[in-house]
Amino acid sequence: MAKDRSDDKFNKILNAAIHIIARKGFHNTKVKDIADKAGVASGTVYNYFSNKEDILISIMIIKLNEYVTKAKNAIEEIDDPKEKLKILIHHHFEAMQTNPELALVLQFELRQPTKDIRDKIRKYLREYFKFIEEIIKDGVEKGVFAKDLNVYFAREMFFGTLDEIVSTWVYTKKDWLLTDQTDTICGMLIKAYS
Amino acid sequence: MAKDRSDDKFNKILNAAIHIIARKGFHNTKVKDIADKAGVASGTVYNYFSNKEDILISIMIIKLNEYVTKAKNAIEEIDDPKEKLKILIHHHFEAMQTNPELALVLQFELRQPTKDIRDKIRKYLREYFKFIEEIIKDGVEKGVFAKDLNVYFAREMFFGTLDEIVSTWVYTKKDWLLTDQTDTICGMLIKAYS
Amino acid sequence: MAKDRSDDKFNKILNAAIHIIARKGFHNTKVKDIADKAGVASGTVYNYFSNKEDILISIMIIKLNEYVTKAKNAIEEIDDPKEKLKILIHHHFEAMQTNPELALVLQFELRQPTKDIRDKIRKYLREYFKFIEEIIKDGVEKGVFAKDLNVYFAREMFFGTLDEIVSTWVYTKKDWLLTDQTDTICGMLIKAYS
Amino acid sequence: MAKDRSDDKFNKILNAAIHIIARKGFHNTKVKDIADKAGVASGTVYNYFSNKEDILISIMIIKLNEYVTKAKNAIEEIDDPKEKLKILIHHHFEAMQTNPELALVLQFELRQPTKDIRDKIRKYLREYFKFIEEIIKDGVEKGVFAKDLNVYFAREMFFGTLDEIVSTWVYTKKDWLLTDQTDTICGMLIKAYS
DNA sequence: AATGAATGAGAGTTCATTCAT
DNA sequence: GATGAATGAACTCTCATTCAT
Repeated sequence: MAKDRSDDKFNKILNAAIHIIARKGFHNTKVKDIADKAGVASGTVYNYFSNKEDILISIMIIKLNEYVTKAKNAIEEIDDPKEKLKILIHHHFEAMQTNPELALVLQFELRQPTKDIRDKIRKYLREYFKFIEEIIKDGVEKGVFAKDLNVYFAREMFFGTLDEIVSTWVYTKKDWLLTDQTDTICGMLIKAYS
Repeated sequence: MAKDRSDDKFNKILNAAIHIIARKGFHNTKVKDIADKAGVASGTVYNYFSNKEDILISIMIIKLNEYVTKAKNAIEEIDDPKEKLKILIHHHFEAMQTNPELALVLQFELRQPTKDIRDKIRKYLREYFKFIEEIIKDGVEKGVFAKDLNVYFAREMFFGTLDEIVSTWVYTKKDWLLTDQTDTICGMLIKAYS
Repeated sequence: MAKDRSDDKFNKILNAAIHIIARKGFHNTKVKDIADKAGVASGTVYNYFSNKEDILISIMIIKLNEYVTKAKNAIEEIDDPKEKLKILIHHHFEAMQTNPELALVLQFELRQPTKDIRDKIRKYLREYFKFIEEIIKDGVEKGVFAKDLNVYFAREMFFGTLDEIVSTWVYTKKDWLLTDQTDTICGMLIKAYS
Repeated sequence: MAKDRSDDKFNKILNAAIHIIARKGFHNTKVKDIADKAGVASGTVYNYFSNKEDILISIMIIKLNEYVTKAKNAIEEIDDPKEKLKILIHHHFEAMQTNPELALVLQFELRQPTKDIRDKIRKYLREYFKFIEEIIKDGVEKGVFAKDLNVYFAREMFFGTLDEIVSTWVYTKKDWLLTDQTDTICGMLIKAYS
């Protein structure tokens, strides 16, 4: 991981990487491309990231972390599990919609590489998964969702559905807004859980 | 694509590729590895596939096609849309469960590569998507599913959910059977569509 | 080590390497330089040698082996230990004199690199050392050399002296012949051993 | 060469370099390694040495100079050429024995590098060579050594023998003392010269 | 059709050196 | 003098692909 993030250059390189990787794909992105876009020498990249893969992983870790933190804050004071789900979906969609380049990297480029990368990424996703599961569990306990709802599969449905929708959206560069569909998707999920 | 499939070598190479790619990942798989496993010279691979990527795409096309054909046959004479969904889920799970190596390649290796590959693969997936959508549409028309159900998103939920479940299953090498969950998953989906 | 020496290309590359390394030094020699001189593509070098270092080590192993074999043959039928020494010195000098480029590589480039290389080379030199020691020991046993002669140090003196002379000769590109000094050097050594 | 030796840092860096280079070899030694060991910033190294090679050369020059000065002093008041040789051998062995790290650098690392380095080092070695030759010449003139002794080759034998012995000793990390062999070696050399 | 030796383009990474502070 | 972040040139090795046999 990055040696030092306090430095502005870390973020310059990270954002340059998102931009380039979104356009060219990870395997077609040269470290020099990223360095050029970030306005640094290619050697400088290695002062902040240990190698090319580390850049990709860092994007995931940092952006996912930012997102999960925001989502948690937004839900903190909500009580109704259905409302929580809705807000979570909204945030998920909005985060992707606001930064389609990041979305593209997260939805496609991060799915690929080596098993090594996949493992590291899964580790960070698990955090998000746990968060979703807690909301669903809360709903079950509060009697809002079916008593016999399988929380594990409910979460897989939640994430799988959102992920597929975002993937297609990013892939086809749809001109509609993800966030406009929050209610539709939320409605289907809640019915599934009831 | 392959020049000639009548030859047995085509399938030998294809299956060798699935085996090796599942173990090493596409980017770590050398054409020579596949050739060795298939018992042919590496040059011979190029008599059947135009390049390394073509092998990957061929896996998708051929296996997906095999699968969709089988699934269509299985559903042909069923009338009840709910039953159709259930059979489809069962087939999806069973196909993956029966050949976990293929599943691994389809779920992970095929998600990655270049945009080029992604485009070609999407094209073939669309066939499967259309098939799912037809079943759902049929259900709506027959009044089994909600009149105002958004078929597009319903299909995304269907595929997204199954895909996520299979991915996690493959990834974590779970010791339970996917097919044992057919009813659970089918139940949630049908509720979502109602 | 080389995969296959039966091929003519192995020797082409080996000799090209001696030529280039003698002129530029190992660290300034690029694999492509060697490949170009040998008239092959740079990738071809790696069909015969596992890496750049392997070329250097192979030079040592093959040439030293050639030399030791020749020297052993030349001495085989000689009885007089003094005469043996003389012939050995003559052969050592002649081998170096005949191929000054090889001499340069052996005397300088092979002394340097990593400890790893040094270890491998020592291993092969030991064969030569043993050979020298046997001759000296034979002389002691035959009463030609001093009864209390320390064979180990006598051998070090033998090799050290020849090595230093050849090194300086190669280094200064002297215009005299090493072989003209065989008698002088042999005389000093025999006196030392008496 | 060094800009300024009055500073203690010069020696700190020099000794750190001997330590690191002895362990890792010149080519595997990073300037930063040396700087770290010396407790300075890597940029500071360049206030005392013009570049990495200069450190290596400086080790040679300074340590060889120290050695030659000491050896000259020790011999100054001796008259007997044989005794002089003995003392010289003793000093040579002792110097190496006392600082095996330095010995390792002098015996191996300094043999390698570029021709450029080799040239500079030879220049400083020549001083030592001249010194040895003078002793031998003195012996010839005093009738202690053979009238027709070739001083040049006698010196090569002297240095070559000592050098080989030290090299093997350093290389094999022998547990015996070099200085214990002074008489043995001196005896052989004197016989050779007689 | 089959072979496999030969090809050579291609890029990640290191690290000696610089220089603004 | 001291620092250490930034620089960017340099190079080995891999491996998909070709093609003469």
